[in-house]
This record gives sequence, C-alpha cells and structure tokens, in this order.
Amino acid sequence: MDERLHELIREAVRSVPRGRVATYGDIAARTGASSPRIVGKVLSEDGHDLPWHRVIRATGRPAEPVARRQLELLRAEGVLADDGKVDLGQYRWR
DNA sequence: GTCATGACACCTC
DNA sequence: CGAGGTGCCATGA
Repeated sequence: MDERLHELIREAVRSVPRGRVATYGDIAARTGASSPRIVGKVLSEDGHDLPWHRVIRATGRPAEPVARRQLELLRAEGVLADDGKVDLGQYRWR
C-alpha cells in the first residue's frame, strides 16, 4: 500500500465539512485511489481519529458494521437519515 | 503464483 | 426502488 495515498485519503476525509457527507467513491476519485475499496480499508484500519462517519456508501446507507453508531453521529451533526438512508442529493459534499 | 475476503460501485433486470 | 451479478484492488493465508 502506498503511504502517500494513505495520507491523501485521510486528508480528504478530514476535509469533509461538518454536516456534510461523501461516498467512498467520492473520496477515491478525489484522492486518485484505484478503487473505493481502498478507502474503506483505510478507514477500518486507520480511521479512528478521523470524521469517518461522514463517509457513506453510494446508496446513501452507511457501511453495515458501524451503521448504527454512524447514523447517530450524523444525526448529531444535523444530517437527517430517512429510515437509515441519508439524502445524498441534499448532504453530499460538493 | 492462486484463492478468499471486504467500512464499495455500477449495470441489469 | 430492490436484488443479483460483475468488476475492482489491497492483503493475508
């Protein structure tokens, strides 16, 4: 794994504004990651100190393993989820 | 080298 | 809108 890319991804996640969200694909495209999967890997391994809850899947639903906690954190920032699904059209970053 | 796994995305039906 | 199949790529056995 390229360390520079690793840092770029962390930086991109850090740059997501409070009250907004981004998809794994968005972060991947913005950082040049070869695949959205890489983003998920970085978050799971080294995302504990990042606003990881602002990164969700393209469907608007958070990743399964942390879905419950993620929705709470988002709700605390003003990102409302309709039946576990975030309105990307409204909250998607840039 | 092959095979399986996973905080994913996209296309079809 | 959803379910299923396919593509994707780093990692570890």
